[in-house]
Amino acid sequence: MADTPQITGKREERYDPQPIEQKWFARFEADSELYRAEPPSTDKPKYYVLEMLPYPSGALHMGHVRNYSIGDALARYMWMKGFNVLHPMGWDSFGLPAENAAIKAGVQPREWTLSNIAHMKSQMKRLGFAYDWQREVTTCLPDYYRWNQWLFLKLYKRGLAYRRKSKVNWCPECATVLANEQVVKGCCWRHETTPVEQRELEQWFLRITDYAEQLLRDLDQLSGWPEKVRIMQQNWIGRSEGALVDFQAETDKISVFTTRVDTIYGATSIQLAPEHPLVDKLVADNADLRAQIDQLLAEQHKAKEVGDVGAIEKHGVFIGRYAINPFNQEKLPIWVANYILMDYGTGAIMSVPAHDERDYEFAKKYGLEARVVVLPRREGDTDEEKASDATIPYSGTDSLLINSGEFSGLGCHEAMQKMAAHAREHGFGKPTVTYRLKDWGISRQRYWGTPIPILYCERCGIVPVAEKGLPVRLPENVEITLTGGSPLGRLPEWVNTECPKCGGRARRETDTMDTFVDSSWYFYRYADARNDSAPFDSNIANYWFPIEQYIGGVEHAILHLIYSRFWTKFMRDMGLVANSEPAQRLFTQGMVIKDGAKMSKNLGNVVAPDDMIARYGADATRMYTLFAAPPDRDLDWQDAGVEGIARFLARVYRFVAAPYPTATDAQPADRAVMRKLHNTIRRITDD
RNA sequence: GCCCGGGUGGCGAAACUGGCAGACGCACGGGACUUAAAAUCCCGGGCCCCGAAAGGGGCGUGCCGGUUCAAUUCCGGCCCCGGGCACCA
Repeated sequence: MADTPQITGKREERYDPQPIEQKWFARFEADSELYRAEPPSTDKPKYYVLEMLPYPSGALHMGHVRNYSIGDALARYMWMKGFNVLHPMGWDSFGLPAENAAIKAGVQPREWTLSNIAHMKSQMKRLGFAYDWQREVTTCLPDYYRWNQWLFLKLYKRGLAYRRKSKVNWCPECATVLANEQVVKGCCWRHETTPVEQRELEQWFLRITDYAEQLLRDLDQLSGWPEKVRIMQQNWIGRSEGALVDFQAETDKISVFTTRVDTIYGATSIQLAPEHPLVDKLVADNADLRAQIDQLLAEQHKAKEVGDVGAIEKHGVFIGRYAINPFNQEKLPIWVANYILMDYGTGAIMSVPAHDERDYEFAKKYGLEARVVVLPRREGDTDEEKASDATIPYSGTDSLLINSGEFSGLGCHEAMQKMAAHAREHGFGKPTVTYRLKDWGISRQRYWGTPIPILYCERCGIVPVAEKGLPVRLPENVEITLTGGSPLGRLPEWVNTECPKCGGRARRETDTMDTFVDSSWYFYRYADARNDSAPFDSNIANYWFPIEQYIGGVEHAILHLIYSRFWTKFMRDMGLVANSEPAQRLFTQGMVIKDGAKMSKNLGNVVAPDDMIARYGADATRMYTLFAAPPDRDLDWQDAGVEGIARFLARVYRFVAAPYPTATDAQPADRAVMRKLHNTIRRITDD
């Protein structure tokens, strides 16, 4: 370190972050232009850096500080590199906690939310984050949610929004619907001894499954996303290739989905989900069977509520009916079983005990035959040898078929293709693809959300609100209670309206939208946030998109990041944007951990940013969150670490700021300082 | 059960393409300055053994094995921690 300059500061200056930070805070406040993104006409290359917007829960936590410090460092760096940087911030401000606060503290959700926003915004400013506040987006305000409604109408028009009956969690005590997160061990989170019921309600859905294939395929383009996230999405979409095969049950057809049509000669029964639509008909004349099936259904629901579907003990009943295997005309008994899911495939399976572990377990219990039709392919074995030590259940596919009529002797993969084709030729099936991804149910029987802009007319049925009727405003000063269903439903003056088509009596939809709708496209609004004639101008959006760098927690890897990818593709298809993916690069930062656990109020291991700022200053707090661990890994919080960073900053201050109070003072500085400076710039740039 | 991460000093960690393991920082210890303390500056350090010292030797990146002149890095098998999905037919 021969060239390390001596510290030449003569003044006994102590580094006191408070006045320094106050000075800059005042400067930012006084100059609203400071961090404004320039309009698309600029010559500079553009750079859109985005951090996931927070829910205004009341105060920032260290996870926020970490997330926004990463984004802020990047944004400032790109500014200094001469880019036209867009670095906005907003509030994901609809949602349940506001209603809970209303019930608990008697505050209106709107007031509660807006005052939280004000506080958190002031915290962000105190932390010195460089946001373009001119573009602030607050999702709970009509100037934003009207475009939720507008986009919903577009979805509806394109057939991507539809209504159907669906199961919801219903607490009979609260007389309201619960979100999945509010169901604790099968009971209401408020009424811990009241079992949650499954009720069928008419719900709005978005046809995200229409985009399943694209959402899956385009993951390949997202090379700037963590592989972990891409894999999680891939699993979530859950593409399975297989075949549909129809089994004739007297006058009814039972359609079965299988990924192993090559094992169909080994099928020894048909299994239906308890909720399968044919079940009612097939057991209509048998009250005893009906009761047993209801029992199976109850077991299934219970398991689902407890969240331990995998551990349920397999039960089933033979319903005294048979279906014909179209490949060999064999008569197979029809069972109803508690492990068959209605919401995957067709809700019906062919049971092949010799080649499926679950089927084997079930068959063993009820004495059903396990017939071997696939043999492992092994070098040098004779068929007899293979057959003799075939261990069942065997589910490998590097194998040969036996006892399978004309398909015997084929390899599994070849057999799958030939047999699916055979089924299609003879009209009793076809090759098919199934996804685990389901359509997105967006109805919430809640007050604090975007009203769904739909009317129900006594004569015309479902009538969308006309665009000029937007926004459908959320009424204010509504009494929020637990009982009596959706608060909106109790406002006759709001609910009752006129049908725009026929002028007759109509009722408003009283459900509101899932808040994930709000966050599916908010980042487009930033591009043109004050537009009051469209959600945004397409030309402006096309300049700013795709986002160069998106930063947020990995907990959003699936829901938010799939919904927003879907939403982008929908907007592309309606000509609103040109890009197919919202964000080129995604960075998922690690959690902030303290004493081995995620910081949470319950555990009492929360470190409040305000305390850290008061003690060490915003710079030390921010720098610590950046420095204490690699940004994509969990950060183990240690107060001593912040102290160390504060000392480091004090050293920098003495070294630079005290000897050279202004930039021009640095000019005559000895060569060693400049040398070191440029070395450092080079190294940091390379890193 | 399946799929991802991760496991290196007291701690957070680094090591980019197989080439001096532990950069940088925290904490700690010793020293300087000081009436004193704080602050600051300098020095030290993986573990074990030999040596008064200078110095020398051995071991060491979760565990077991392999490839290689050389392995934190590559290969095979296993253990532990974190996360995601889960009767998905």
